[in-house]
Amino acid sequence: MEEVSVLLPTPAYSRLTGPLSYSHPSALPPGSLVRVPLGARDSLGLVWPRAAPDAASPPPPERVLKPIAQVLDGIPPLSAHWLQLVDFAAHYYQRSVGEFALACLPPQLREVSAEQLARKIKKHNKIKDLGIAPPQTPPALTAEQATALARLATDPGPFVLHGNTGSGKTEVYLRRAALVLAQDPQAQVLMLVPEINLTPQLEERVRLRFADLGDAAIVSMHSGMTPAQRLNSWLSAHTGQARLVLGTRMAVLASMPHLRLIVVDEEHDPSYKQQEGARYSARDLAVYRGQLEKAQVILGSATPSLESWHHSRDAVPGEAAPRYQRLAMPSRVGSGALPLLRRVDMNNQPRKTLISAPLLAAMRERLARQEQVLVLLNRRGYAPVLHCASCGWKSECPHCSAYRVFHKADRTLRCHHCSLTQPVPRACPGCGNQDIGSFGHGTERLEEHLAELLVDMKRPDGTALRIARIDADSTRLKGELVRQLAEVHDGDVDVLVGTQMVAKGHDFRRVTLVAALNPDGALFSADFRAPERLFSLLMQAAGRAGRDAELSAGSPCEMWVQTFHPAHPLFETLKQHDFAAFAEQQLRERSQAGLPPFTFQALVRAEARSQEAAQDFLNAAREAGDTWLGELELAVTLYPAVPMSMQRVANVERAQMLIESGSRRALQHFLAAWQADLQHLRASHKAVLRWAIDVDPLAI
DNA sequence: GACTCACTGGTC
DNA sequence: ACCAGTGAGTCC
Repeated sequence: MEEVSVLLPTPAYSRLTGPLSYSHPSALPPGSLVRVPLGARDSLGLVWPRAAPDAASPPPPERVLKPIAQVLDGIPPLSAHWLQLVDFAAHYYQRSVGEFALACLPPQLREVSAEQLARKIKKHNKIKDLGIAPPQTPPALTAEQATALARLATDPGPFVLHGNTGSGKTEVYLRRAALVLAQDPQAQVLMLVPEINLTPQLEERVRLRFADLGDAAIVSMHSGMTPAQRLNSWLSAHTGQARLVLGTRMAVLASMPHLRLIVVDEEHDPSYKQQEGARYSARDLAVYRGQLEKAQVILGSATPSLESWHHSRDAVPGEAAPRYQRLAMPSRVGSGALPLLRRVDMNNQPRKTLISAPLLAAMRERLARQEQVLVLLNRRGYAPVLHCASCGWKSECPHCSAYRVFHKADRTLRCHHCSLTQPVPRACPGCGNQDIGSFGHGTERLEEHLAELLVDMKRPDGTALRIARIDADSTRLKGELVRQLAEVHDGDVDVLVGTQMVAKGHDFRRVTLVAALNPDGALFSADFRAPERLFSLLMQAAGRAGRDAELSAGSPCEMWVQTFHPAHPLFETLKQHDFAAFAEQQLRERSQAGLPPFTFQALVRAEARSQEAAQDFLNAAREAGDTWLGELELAVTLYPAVPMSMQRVANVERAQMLIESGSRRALQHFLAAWQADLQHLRASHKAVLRWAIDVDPLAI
């Protein structure tokens, strides 16, 4: 009988952090999938390399080992590279390896027995390609695309592909993928997009281009798929049948034994950072994985993250060489010009103006020419708060430190944090006053307001203008987003109102004017990343316009911004479409303030019934941590616990503590040592409901 | 985390 | 007598 180490989905705080030992008649290769008894039930497990005998691990327990119940031998073992990826990610993001590794496998694998799985695999292998179609002929390359591709062919990377919206980044990805796939008949390519919504259009484009590879060679991976679809995609990727894997952040952890190219499109997008459980960054893991598996990595964006931008800066003699190589594609494909930025100084507009007169006039002009207009407002619902003028009552959420939003469509008050939904009260709950007013504007109200402002305008067929709204509410039902986007594409919509969800990725060829109504919040935000996000959002939004060269030939496309700070440097650089200047200015500020990417951060968050209990736990952890720091002599700073900006959600108080260091290595070293303290303290701070570490947090 | 077991308290 | 609910402890 051999002793086998098996990882199980046991979280770090369960006191079963490492692999457990089981017996089996023969040795099993690491990466094998097994089912093993754990307590009263069976669980999926992953065979892990045996720890070296001299390691300072606890001696094997004096007990009879339970046998491995089943070996899922229909599935080839996960590769050593994949195990190393998962091991690295678990340690880096301070989770147990077992929890992280098992979470990377398709959930359905946990439920099926070896026999059920064998049947599934048989069925899966039966999928044969239904005829080979000719691949689509690629369009001619621009000079910039050709230069970028030449660099990709000769240099190792990782690359930051800085390409303006409309510069043809996707074409570069496709060409590079085609070459990589052609050079090696086994090679696999991974392409990541930030949102589920963007996978169908990428998949369509990839299927057309690679039609000769057959249907089964291309699979998607994202959380919107059914468990059965996810298992099938995973098996295709794992067995090498899938040559191209497209997906959201989770796909970076797909098993791909012959991975040769990883593309991270819109690499700056915050969605690449997982926001619960193991808070990994798919972009950062892509870079690590590329290095590990000798796969080329391309990080593409019109507005790269300041981290990636900094890592791809020009080499300075005497300094360490930059980690990434930068490729620039500043021009748009075809004759479409970059949109002009128009600023409306809201200081000169009447108070509480939602749509200023100059913007309205410009919109009407466009609409009169049957061009489309896109209006962005980053607030769902009708009004963000209801309010009673006579007693001062406001629509606070009873469970959260937030106001409930008035949704007029179904006359509800909804909390966007805990989802509490109630009918709008007929009279003020405070004083019975019948006359409740509302503050502020959401997309619903904007839609209504625009309909009033444009009521006199007609379409060529004499019918009223069509105004559509796309936000999380209007697209809740499956397929709604696709349907609504199709309406816009077909020209059935004249004015499109939406939250930032419409600014991402979708091409609106006939949109010639984009307006951001109220972007000022991000200019002076406490979040040091807010300007970066705003610049990126406005740049992307502007990129929605003017893709159609014929339309914009008449008069140039415009991006309108209503602001109380028209002279703000962010808008100045945006006007010039000068991301580099914006980035340099931001990086200078970050460097002076000692912020990322010049320092490294982690957060510990704690949740408890009372704010005091949450903070007590964190401050006790801080004290314990400070002793460690003395012993380890690490340059790491622990800041006092503070309430989170959303302090209370669903009646749970939340607090957080910032940890900072100039050295990633020191931060990692400290966090690993500190974990045990946090686990111990948890036992004596019973009021704490949950705690978690977030490494490289995006929002502080 | 998922599970069991022991213990509580409320109810018919 | 019989359960739901809950907290503590275990899982190779």
